[in-house]
Amino acid sequence: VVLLTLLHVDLDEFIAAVEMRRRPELRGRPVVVGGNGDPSARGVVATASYAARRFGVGSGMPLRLAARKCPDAIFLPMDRAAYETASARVMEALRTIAAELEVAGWDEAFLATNDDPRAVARRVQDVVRAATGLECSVGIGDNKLQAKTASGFAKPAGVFRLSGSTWPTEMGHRPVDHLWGIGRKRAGRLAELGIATVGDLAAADVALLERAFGASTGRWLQETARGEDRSLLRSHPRAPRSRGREKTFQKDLSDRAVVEAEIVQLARTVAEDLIEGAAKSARVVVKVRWAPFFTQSRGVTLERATADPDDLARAALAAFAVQYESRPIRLVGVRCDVVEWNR
DNA sequence: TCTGGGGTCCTAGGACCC
DNA sequence: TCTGGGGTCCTAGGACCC
Repeated sequence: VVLLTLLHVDLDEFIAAVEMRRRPELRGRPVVVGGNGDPSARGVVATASYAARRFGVGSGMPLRLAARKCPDAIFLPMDRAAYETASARVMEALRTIAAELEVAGWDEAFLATNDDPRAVARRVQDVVRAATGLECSVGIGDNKLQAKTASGFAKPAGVFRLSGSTWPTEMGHRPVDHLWGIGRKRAGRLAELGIATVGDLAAADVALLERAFGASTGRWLQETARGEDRSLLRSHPRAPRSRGREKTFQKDLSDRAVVEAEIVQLARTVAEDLIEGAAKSARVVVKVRWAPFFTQSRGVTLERATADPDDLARAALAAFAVQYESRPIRLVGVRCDVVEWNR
């Protein structure tokens, strides 16, 4: 029996690091990347450099708020192409160490090893640094959950190991929202049940959790709190389940025709994405976010799967029409379920 | 809240069927 | 009309992640 150990590789301040790599004069300075780079526009922080984080700036924060917390920060627009290129180089470097690699985002990957995991982790850091000039942190665990959690403790540029035996001491006293998959809402509901820490959740009555969260999620919450995770490394990229585009307007729109023109544009772009992947869709869902911030969605099901831009645009307009009201609109989105995916 | 854009998975409730 | 019970499918929305 070969017992594999899992490693989770997480690039440090990835997007900000890519920007600082091409503009070395920004090193050590507060750098905030997000939106179109205008801190007075609608948008949120994608990544803040460590220097910016010391001012309380973090991912997901509105750019306007980030600018207030750190007026001297350098604000930069998102440059997806640059991050995709850098990410591809990182993954390529990781594949020289482990053929079986699960890419979990631009800046994350899981790999398995039966060698000494700490030695492999150091090698990962050396290889990534040599290939890209970027730093990463590596978490080691008996499963993906433990490895992923451990990489958070490894930052910056470190290595940290969790196991079934150290999990309770390392995690038991922490608030439940430190667990992967528990955000503000679930933490709030758990608090109502008197469950505040990971240890509380690990020891909770599972029937109570199942009643409050549903059978599947309830059980999963408890397993997660106990550091248990049977999910496998997924080294083959999965075909996308859906493709979509959405757009937040810099100013709320009240003119129906203008909104419809935006929807047609989004639907046509989604159609291009589908065609590029040799995919088709038979369901088109239009999301509308009404001012100030109420989100709604309605879909239409097509008789046949298609990637035809005109058909998808027409379907999107129909899905918009059934929910249209004469009120200001902040965002519209078009998403297509993928029913076929060739190649 | 000043709250992006790309996704995934899960749940609740209604429709429908036997 | 005083209106069963269980299964499945579909849709909308919730919650979360990077």
